[in-house]
Amino acid sequence: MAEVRSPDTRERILDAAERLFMAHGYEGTSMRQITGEAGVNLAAVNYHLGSKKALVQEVFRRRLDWLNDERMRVLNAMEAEADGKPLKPSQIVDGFFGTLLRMADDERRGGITFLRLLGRMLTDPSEFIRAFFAHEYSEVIDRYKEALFKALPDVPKAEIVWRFHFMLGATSYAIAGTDALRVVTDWQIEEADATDRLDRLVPRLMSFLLGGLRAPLPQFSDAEAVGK
Amino acid sequence: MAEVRSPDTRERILDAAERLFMAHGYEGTSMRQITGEAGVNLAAVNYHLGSKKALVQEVFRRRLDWLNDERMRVLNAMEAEADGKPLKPSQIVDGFFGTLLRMADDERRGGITFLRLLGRMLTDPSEFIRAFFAHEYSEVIDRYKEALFKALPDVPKAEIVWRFHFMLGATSYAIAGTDALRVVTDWQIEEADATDRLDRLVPRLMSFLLGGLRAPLPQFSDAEAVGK
DNA sequence: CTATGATTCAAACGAACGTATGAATCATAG
DNA sequence: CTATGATTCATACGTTCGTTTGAATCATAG
Repeated sequence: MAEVRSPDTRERILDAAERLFMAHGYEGTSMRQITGEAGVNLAAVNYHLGSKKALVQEVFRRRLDWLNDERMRVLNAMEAEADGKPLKPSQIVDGFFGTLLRMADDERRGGITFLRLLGRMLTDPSEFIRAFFAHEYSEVIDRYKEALFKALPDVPKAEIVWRFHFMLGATSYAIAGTDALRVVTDWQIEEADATDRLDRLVPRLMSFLLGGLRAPLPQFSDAEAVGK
Repeated sequence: MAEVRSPDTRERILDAAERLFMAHGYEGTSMRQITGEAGVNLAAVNYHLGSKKALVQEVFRRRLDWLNDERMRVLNAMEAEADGKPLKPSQIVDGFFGTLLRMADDERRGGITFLRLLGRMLTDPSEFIRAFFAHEYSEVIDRYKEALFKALPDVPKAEIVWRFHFMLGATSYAIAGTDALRVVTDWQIEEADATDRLDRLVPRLMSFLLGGLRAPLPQFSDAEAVGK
């Protein structure tokens, strides 16, 4: 007795919203654009999702639920295998960022479109969006931070937390794929198509992240030091 | 004969816009919020700046002009000093990112507010904003890329370009200062106030960037390789 | 003081926004 | 076939948006 919940319309709305939020941001995308692109009636969003806020949250939830579960699964598997011994930093970084980046090839999980959306929205100014991410991510982040603490016992925890932050920034910006600064331009980069460039992005980014994570500790110029 | 161009109102508008764009983004900030915070009439923005688009561009231009000039000046000075020899990567990174980060302490240049605004807007979805950055930055970026090519002759140029991209992302995210993922939370980070945290952020970020820039080259698993 | 151009102001413009309504249409159970 | 609830639809509501207008006010030059 009516438990079906019309799969088609709701899904078409979420797909269109995913594309448009990626291209124009939350505030920059109107309900009329979304329903227009989805080929459904304007009122369908409020009927199926409730509101624009609920819509954008659902756009993320249907992808992030899987991502966070997968990250947890991978970390648990690695830790079970290690049997109490610390993991290698490269394993941890791959478990967190590699799992994310491999979503690019998985069209069922949103593919590159969702990755770019996520990269851009992580710095979105809307208060409730940032609050949503903080809630949705906190458990996984804490687990991975703990793993890094164990893997790098000689590095101060504060330092690891900051480097995690930096890694997130580099990754977020890379997957946002904004050519804002045309950093990656007509320089004779040999790669041809975007797919190929993406294949090579992952090992490139991983090398960079690990290099940053394992960099020598910074020297602070304060406290009992000379100047200032 | 009228060359004064009322310094006060125009500047008050730009200051208020800088704060509000930082807090709520371009699309999320209305002209009425801006003129309200600035304490000027609604029509003043269109009178002094022309339009909302022209306003946001001027908000950036009055800061970025100085930043880019300063980056050029620093690079030229270092290269003159080096007298034809390649610069050290740490010098180049400091010239580009250090010069940016030191703006945080310079209230005349917008201080931390402008830095956070810049960090967030670099991934802003609005097309014309990204185009504006691409135009405003390209010359400086090219000069610094060339310096890195010379400083790291054994690293493929494509690799350096990507790592520049990654460094930009880490920096942009760090200065955006979004606690989106609460990565930097109540973990007993010893620092007290935000100013102190910012002082220590610079050497921390620099270490991370240099570690990433100098990381071992990635291994690609394609071409004449085994799988896939 | 008067004249002139720069600036400020209150008010309004049309357009677009997110959301709500109630009738029409559809699918299915009995 | 009929009845019932789910879904779609055209339309409209009340706000807010960026921008424009023309008169009022200000500062300064002659």
